[in-house]
Amino acid sequence: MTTAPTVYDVAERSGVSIATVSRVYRNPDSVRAQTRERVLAAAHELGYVPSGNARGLASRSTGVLGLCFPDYSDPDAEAADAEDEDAAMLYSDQIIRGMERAARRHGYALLIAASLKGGPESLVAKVAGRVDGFAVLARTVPTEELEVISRRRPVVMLAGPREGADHLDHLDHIEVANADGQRQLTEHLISDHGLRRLAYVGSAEESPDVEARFSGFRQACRAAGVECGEEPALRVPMMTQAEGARAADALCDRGGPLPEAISFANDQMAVGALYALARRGVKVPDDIVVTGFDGIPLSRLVHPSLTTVHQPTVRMGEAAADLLVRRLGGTQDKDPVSMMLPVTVIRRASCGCPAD
Amino acid sequence: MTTAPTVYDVAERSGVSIATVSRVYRNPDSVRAQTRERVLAAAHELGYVPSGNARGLASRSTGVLGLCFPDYSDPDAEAADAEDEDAAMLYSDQIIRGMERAARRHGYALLIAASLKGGPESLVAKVAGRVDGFAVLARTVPTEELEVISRRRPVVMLAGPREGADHLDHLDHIEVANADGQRQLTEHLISDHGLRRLAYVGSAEESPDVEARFSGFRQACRAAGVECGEEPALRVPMMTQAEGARAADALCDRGGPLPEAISFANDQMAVGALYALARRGVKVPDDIVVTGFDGIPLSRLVHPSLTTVHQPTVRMGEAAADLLVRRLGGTQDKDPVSMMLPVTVIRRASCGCPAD
DNA sequence: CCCTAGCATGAATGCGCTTTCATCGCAATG
DNA sequence: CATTGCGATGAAAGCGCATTCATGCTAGGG
Repeated sequence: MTTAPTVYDVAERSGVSIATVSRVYRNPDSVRAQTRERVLAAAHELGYVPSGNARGLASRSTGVLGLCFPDYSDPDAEAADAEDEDAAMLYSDQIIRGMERAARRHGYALLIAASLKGGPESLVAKVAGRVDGFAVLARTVPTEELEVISRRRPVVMLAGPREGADHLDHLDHIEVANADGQRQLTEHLISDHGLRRLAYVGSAEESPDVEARFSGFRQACRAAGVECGEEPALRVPMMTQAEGARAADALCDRGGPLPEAISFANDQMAVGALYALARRGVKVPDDIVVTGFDGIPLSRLVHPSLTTVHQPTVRMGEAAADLLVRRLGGTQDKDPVSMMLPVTVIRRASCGCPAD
Repeated sequence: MTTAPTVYDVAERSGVSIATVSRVYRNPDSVRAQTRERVLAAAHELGYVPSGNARGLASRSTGVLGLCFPDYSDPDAEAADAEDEDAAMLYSDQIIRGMERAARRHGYALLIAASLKGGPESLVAKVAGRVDGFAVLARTVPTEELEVISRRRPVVMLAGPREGADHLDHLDHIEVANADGQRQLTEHLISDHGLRRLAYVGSAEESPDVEARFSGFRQACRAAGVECGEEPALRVPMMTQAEGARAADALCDRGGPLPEAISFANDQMAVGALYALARRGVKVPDDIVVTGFDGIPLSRLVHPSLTTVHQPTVRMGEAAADLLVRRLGGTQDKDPVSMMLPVTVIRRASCGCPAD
């Protein structure tokens, strides 16, 4: 590869100054057509590609947005849960897709990077230094670190609530209406299907999403005067199909009357439960109603099709890019924005609604 | 955002030279612990983030790999086929995932960019200038342009054959064994299921993949003495579910004996066909066999489950990153590499094999 | 025919960092 | 006690480009 040609080489070869070469790329109209041709020809012969770094340095902007997300690959789960991992990645894939699309519309490229588990080397530093602004999935990077960075360039947090009781963080946030969605879904079960013995299955590991959803569940219950504990009926260690199946079995074997409905904190678990219930001859939705959350493609394909709440994942990515671009455009140093993206309850067969 | 702090600011605040500040980040051990602490403290107070641009400029390397792909989003299909696009979990998403993962393992981040339809502005120039090397999906960028760039930095082409009859391009290539896979699948239909009236559905728009697959189809037919034209039985404008359904209908309505099997150039279309056939009461695989190509997740979930050829999409991305990294490491200026990734025939219910 | 706009181009500076190379102490050595 | 040698730091020179400012030139206007 010897050494790459630079503006100087192109300038020399075409008999102009480097300023003119630069202008040919940045502002073609300001150069006489004939000169321009000469320069472009020389550039082509040399295989000249403008250095993005130099460009960025000189103009202090990169035309790139960033996206950081957690390292989902669990070395333990390697073989075991490849499928689950798949689902987890789906989430980030969709955000990537949405963000890429929106970024592109605004003329930006997208730099993506997942945190490297065990790599103490700051992922963020790497990305942050190369982009005009970036988005981070919640719990990828310590909020404090983000705050430091956000003092100098826009940072938006995805799917994470604003943090800190005393000291709210100053980041922009984009969330989905977890509580609201679960509340609506639960209201539907209560008022439209007349159910009153509802069980919620959440996760043991801390997750703001799950907590928000559960709180929506409780709101609906309380509003309708339906009994409902302070805590989910069950908390599972991981939100996988396998755990969902186990949870369904556990609830059935628990003794006492079966719940009329089980609401899971995500679709994965609900699907697992569907399988488990089918295995033991419990009919859904006749004997028991099952609901999920997320609206993954699989939810539509299982039998019975799963009633769930659809998350606008792709739109989250888009919203992130749009927000960043807006921040970059307006010099105004406005207050942090907190966007709550609406979700959609999808009524399908597993709650007793006619399949779509 | 005022103006971002630089090494100079940090140096001044911590009472050292900028060289030392730089060393603290690049080579911490070469700085006395006490000094290092001072510098880091100052950096933190200032919210200092090293500029990737300046870094890249000075060290002439970015630590970033690039990936360019075509603009898939069909403005027309916007509403109509949103689901198609979604369920498909697009090809490029998987490549992105694979490439990101491999890049990360090697310590690189990934810059992704789709070509902007109508944007004459060279996508490649934008990406190429910011990365150490990059991969391009076939037919995203004119090969000639790539060749110019590849003179100065590694470029690998994904899913595209080496081009040029007289003048083979000098790029590295990573392909999948399209012909081979379709041939195997077709042989299976012929010898194991005894089918002899086979129809192939390809695409009207030019695609080396589709052509390669069709040629594999023909090879198998000819080898078995099965009749098979020079051209696919049908070519559709776009390889979507909707078009697949339409194709199935067309073949059924065509008059004459129904084919015994329809092989589609991708899963999307095959799935669409499955729906269309079910609607009109044609039983798969009893009345007619259907096969796809790609092995998208959906193929396993439809009913009947779809016999198809699985493409190692994720691995393509990984291979691309690995290859680029190897190129960047070795100073050797070896000949272009051409990798052919193996595919796997997945026999499922839609060809009459027992469902898995 | 001279003067002035206005346009195309060149000279020069700086963007923020990495990287020799030189320097300065200071401990180990003769 | 003078010398070496080495580890820690500073000084300075770019890296490749964008950009302002200055300059030369040509075409009108007086």
